[in-house]
Amino acid sequence: MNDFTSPQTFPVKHIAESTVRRLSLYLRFLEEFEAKGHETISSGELAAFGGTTSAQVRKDLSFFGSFGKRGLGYSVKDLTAAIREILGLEHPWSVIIVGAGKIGAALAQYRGFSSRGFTVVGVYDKEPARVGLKLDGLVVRPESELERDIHRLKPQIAVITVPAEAAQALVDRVTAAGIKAVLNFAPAPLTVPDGVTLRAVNMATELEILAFTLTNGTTV
Amino acid sequence: MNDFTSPQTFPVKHIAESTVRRLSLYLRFLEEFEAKGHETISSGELAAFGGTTSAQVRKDLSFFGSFGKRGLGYSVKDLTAAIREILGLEHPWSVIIVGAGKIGAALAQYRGFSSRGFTVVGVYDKEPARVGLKLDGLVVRPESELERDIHRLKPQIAVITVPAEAAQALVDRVTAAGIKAVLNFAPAPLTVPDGVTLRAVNMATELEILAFTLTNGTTV
DNA sequence: GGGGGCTTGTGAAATCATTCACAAGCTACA
DNA sequence: TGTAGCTTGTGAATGATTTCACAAGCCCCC
Repeated sequence: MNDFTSPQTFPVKHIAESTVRRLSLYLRFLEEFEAKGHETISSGELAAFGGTTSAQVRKDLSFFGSFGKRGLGYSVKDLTAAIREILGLEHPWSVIIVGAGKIGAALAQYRGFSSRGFTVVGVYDKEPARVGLKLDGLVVRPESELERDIHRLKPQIAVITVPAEAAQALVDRVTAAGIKAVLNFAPAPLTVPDGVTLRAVNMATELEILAFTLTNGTTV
Repeated sequence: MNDFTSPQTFPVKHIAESTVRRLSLYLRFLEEFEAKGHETISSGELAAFGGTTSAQVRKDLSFFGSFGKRGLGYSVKDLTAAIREILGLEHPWSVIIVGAGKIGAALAQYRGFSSRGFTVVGVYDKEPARVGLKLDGLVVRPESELERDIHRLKPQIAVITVPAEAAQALVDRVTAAGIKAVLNFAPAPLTVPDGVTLRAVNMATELEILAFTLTNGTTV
């Protein structure tokens, strides 16, 4: 029972990361579906896109409420709104990128972020040669300004794209200054204080999982 | 019992992706450990690095054999070699990058790949303006050469970094030409023929998982 | 208004992954 | 040679996630 008349909170015990990851996927498909002008979608259709099963889709959603109509499926518009709210995308997030090397610069200019409500409010580098570079309207700023800017702009998320050996020190600085979530692209294990969320993306690991699968048959 | 005297095959039923991902991490820590001159390492030390437990480390390894000495731990050198062999890193892999935009160019120049046995043998783009660009010794080639080059150079892995709407057509082309594994950076769901492995990396999803955690408390 | 054909939402069952707990085995040293 | 102190390797237990299966509910049409 869910009438969408008021902002809801989703009283959550513990949600598996796999569920959250799939919700993010569903959201992407829903947006495509909406662009095509479809009004409703069934769990089976959503599952077909995402390579999962209709039961999985329904179970994922059931942790947060019931959003469909039996016999009919889901309103594309309403389900989109519901998932956006579940994921916390109803208000925009501010992101800083620490490290203006190849990856940092690529991310700073990546359209996929801004289109989903993540606004890059600062890009930082230690190298004087990179400070002042223009990346898509943003100017690379010196790392020494990090603390001041975090206090001023209050970004919630920091993306770390510096070399492995510099990563921990910078994470310490940005979390001390108030950053609450870190997305780490540096190939180094990082630790963060309690209350700060950390995720890591490691390109080499992704290729190594492919290598394992190629080597050991289709057994992942 | 495992004497490393002959190339082994690891007679594997089904290994969880989480296990393979951790093995890749362990490998990174082992290399650091080796660089520091340590000769042996215990499952507990390895676990401390990776934010897991000693039992998990031992269980992960136990799927492939026994590599340690009771009472002593693991020889850093031998375990490194064993994991490299498990992951299939004992011989080099050839990679092509399809799409020489920001992300593609960044990946083409990323040191982390070559240092782990992944050699980028070609970068491709459709845009005449990008064809001919030099990326770290590689010259961007026209997409029309894809099939010819795949037949000639026999790369096993393709990294897809083109816009979402172009991705499926290119995956169809490279898999038809013989590519056996695809790493997809395009924010689009792709399908591949049987026998081809597909993995996806989606930056927006990673940020959305962070947003969920920030919104819903520390419940992932 | 009633029946047929769908599709959701959800407990229960099955599968999969992690953690526990301990015997077995190694080294060091008396 | 025997004992103490570690650490591995691994079945068994626990915990988490996915799949199953079906009652409940909705729409359409007769």
